[in-house]
Amino acid sequence: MKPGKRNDLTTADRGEVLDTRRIVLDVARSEFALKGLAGARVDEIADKAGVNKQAIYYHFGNKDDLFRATLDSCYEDIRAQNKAYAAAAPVTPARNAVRSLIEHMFDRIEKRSEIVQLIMDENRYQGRHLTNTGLISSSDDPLVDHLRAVFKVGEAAGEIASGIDVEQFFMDIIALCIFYFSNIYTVSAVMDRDLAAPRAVRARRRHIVRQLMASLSPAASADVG
Amino acid sequence: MKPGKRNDLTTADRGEVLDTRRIVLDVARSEFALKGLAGARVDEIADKAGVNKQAIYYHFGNKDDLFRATLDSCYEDIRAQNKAYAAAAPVTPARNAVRSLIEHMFDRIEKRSEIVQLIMDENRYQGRHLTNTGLISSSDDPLVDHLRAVFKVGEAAGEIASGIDVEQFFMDIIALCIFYFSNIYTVSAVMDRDLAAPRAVRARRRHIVRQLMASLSPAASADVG
Amino acid sequence: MKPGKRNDLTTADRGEVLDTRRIVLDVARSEFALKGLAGARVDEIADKAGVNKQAIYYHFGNKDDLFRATLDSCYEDIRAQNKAYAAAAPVTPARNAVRSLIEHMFDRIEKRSEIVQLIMDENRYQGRHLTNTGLISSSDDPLVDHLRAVFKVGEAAGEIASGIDVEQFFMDIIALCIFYFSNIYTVSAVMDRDLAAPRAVRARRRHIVRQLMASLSPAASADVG
Amino acid sequence: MKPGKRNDLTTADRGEVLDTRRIVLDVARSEFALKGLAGARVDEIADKAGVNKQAIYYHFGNKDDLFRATLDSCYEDIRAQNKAYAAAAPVTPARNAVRSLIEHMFDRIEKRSEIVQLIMDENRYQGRHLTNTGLISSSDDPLVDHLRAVFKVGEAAGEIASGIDVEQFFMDIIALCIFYFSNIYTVSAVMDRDLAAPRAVRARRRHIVRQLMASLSPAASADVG
DNA sequence: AATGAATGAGTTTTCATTCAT
DNA sequence: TATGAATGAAAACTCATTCAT
Repeated sequence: MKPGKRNDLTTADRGEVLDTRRIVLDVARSEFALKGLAGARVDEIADKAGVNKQAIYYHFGNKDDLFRATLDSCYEDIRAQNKAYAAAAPVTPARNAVRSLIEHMFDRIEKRSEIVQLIMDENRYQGRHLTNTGLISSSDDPLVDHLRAVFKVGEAAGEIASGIDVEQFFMDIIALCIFYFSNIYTVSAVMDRDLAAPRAVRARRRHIVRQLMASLSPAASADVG
Repeated sequence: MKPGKRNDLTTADRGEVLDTRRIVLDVARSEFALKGLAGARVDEIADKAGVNKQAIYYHFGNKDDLFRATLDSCYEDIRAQNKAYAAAAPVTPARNAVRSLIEHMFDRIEKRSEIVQLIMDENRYQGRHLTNTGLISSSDDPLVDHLRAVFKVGEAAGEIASGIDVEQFFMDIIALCIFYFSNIYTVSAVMDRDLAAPRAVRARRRHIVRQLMASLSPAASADVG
Repeated sequence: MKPGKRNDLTTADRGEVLDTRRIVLDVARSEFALKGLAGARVDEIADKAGVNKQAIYYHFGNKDDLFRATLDSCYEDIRAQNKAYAAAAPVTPARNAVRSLIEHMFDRIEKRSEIVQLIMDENRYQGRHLTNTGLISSSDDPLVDHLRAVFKVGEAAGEIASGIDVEQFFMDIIALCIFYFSNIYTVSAVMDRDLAAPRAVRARRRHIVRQLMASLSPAASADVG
Repeated sequence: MKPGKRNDLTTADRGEVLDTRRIVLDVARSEFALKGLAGARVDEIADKAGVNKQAIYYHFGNKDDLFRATLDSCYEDIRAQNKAYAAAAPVTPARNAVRSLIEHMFDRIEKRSEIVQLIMDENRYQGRHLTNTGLISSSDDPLVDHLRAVFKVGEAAGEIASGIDVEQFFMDIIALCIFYFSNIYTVSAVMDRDLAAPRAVRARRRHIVRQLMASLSPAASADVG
């Protein structure tokens, strides 16, 4: 009578069930992103999803598990997008490939900042809601693999400095892109500027690309010594 | 009935009054940092501060205003630290000066991540709790000013590429340093590594310094085209 | 999540639901009448009604809305009683009809002074809790209509002075009856008599009837000039 | 160290003390009138009076005693006004004297409805805050005495029906005048008219005078039989 | 699975009153 | 007396969760 998760239904109304789960997860994602795990309300999620509150408990168990499932679905989305990008993106010319990836990440994060918010909130709980299901180890991550291939080519061609740690560089991309959007209000206030304005966003995008590309330059690398 | 702030007392018991406010703010800072505005409990803050709960309402009005005051005190701290650093740090040699600043910011954020957590949470509320009191516009910010001076010298000496936007570069520093610590749990999980381990932290610190320094190289800048 | 009112249930448990609302309203009526909106306690109402406090919030929203609903139910009762009286009362002979009405109002108010107390308290809040639902405009009021008919007959028969404003006269009845019961303690003190004593009540009733009837006399009216 | 009341000071600052008491009582009167004993706030009274909250406790003991003192001062005012009116008003011609008294009461109550509100609230507490100090027994009441004299004259002159109970008639005046102002919001709502509008007030005043005068007519009295 | 109602433990806030100087 | 600070009890309201149908 109280099933934890449920992706194995075979009954006729499976369609509806999946719909309920899906719509609740969608609403939960935006609510949790907006207000955090502590600030979001089960009542409100139920209302906005147009389902009875009890349905949430039936399908997800409790609030924490709903958060878990929501996080999971975020990671699934991320993985799917990463895979899709890696499958389509050319590896060469190397510098172009890197630049494309940076721009893609920036744009993706700008568009889907909900996911970022949600994941950032999870850090408050020290990763307690992370499941094995949703995670990909970076070794498997299609984007890191892609970048690794690109770097290999680029280093060989002398376009990219050798010795740069791919995972660290990937984190640089993520960090620079995420930070801008997740701290836009406080930084705007401190800087007394509207960082959400389209031209400010474009300027930041341009800068991040240039910054990251410059750091890959073989000449620069020698300079750092 | 409701005292705003109070830095003009001259009576003997000034110590106690300030103590109450101060200790509450200290506790509030760590509680809000740890659990967020929504997750923190006024009761718990009062308990941990060893004061009567009503004392919090007497001194700060309500939970939101307490959060406001706490944010304020964070910004004051930041300002004070920035000012102190800028006053003491040499401008030349330029590359050393930049490197020092980066390392300083990394270390500061590692040590005082509470403040960062608090400010990041405020973005959830769209800057609603920011007061004019606590803020510094970046034009006045001692660190940005310092960096500006360093860049000027560095550009003249041909050590730093010209045309780099100081504020954007400053944001790069902040972004790279903050991201690592504020997302350490989820990134650790995704990467299947313990990013909190001392050697991982050291490695990241080294990388960030190298990354940022490389991006300043005049040679690299030419490379970006 | 928050059910407004609910008079359309068809399920078997309708009884219970209505019971909860009904019993809460009953208790609320006497508590609010006794202590006023400000003085009544939600906790106490819940206790006396034998329901969980949250049930009150579930059904009524908040204390103010509970007061609103209570007021509403009072006005419904009044309307029902007015309608019942008007339906049964003969219009003629006119003076008898008026006398009956006065006595009925006096007796009703003596018996149901709760309602009066409640409505009087609402004046403190400037009618803020009045809803359209509960109200009857006096033009529709069965008692005023009845009185109008009686006056018409009475005037034609020369038993009642012509030119007397029916609504004003109706207010006279209400005022005289209500004042006695709602100010019984202070007036008793000032007069150093016990106005609540049965014989005092009877004397007042007799006086009010005589007073009002006298004022209707055609002869008296001429006297006023 | 905690004096109950205090009207026997002989120190130099007696002036100030009386001022404090006076201003607190004034503010308390309007606050209690507006919000009732339960709804008024000691904090707010202190604030509006511009005195320290503790001063209220020093001078009046507690909230209930403050209410008591406020009630007291209201009754003192009433007595003073009654005495002044009775001293100045002519007894004859009788009907004019009655009419004047009615109009005076109506106008007084319209102007000083605060006092009425306060006293009406006290009925909620069953006269528990009434002190002997503030009260006058009706036998002493200058207005009732005055009215008694007027009736005597009027009866002798055949202008006023004999056998009318003076105290009952006095209550009629009070009831009709007070009811209008103390129930103006709810009655306005029920009647769908604005009873606070100047012309409505004037109409009511005119009606009340006529109503009461008519009831005194010897001819009418015979009619009542 | 869906729904309305219920519930108990919390959570913020209020308020009269007292303390200490 | 005057004042800022403190305090504990209570009050309104919230919220995750469960019940019963």
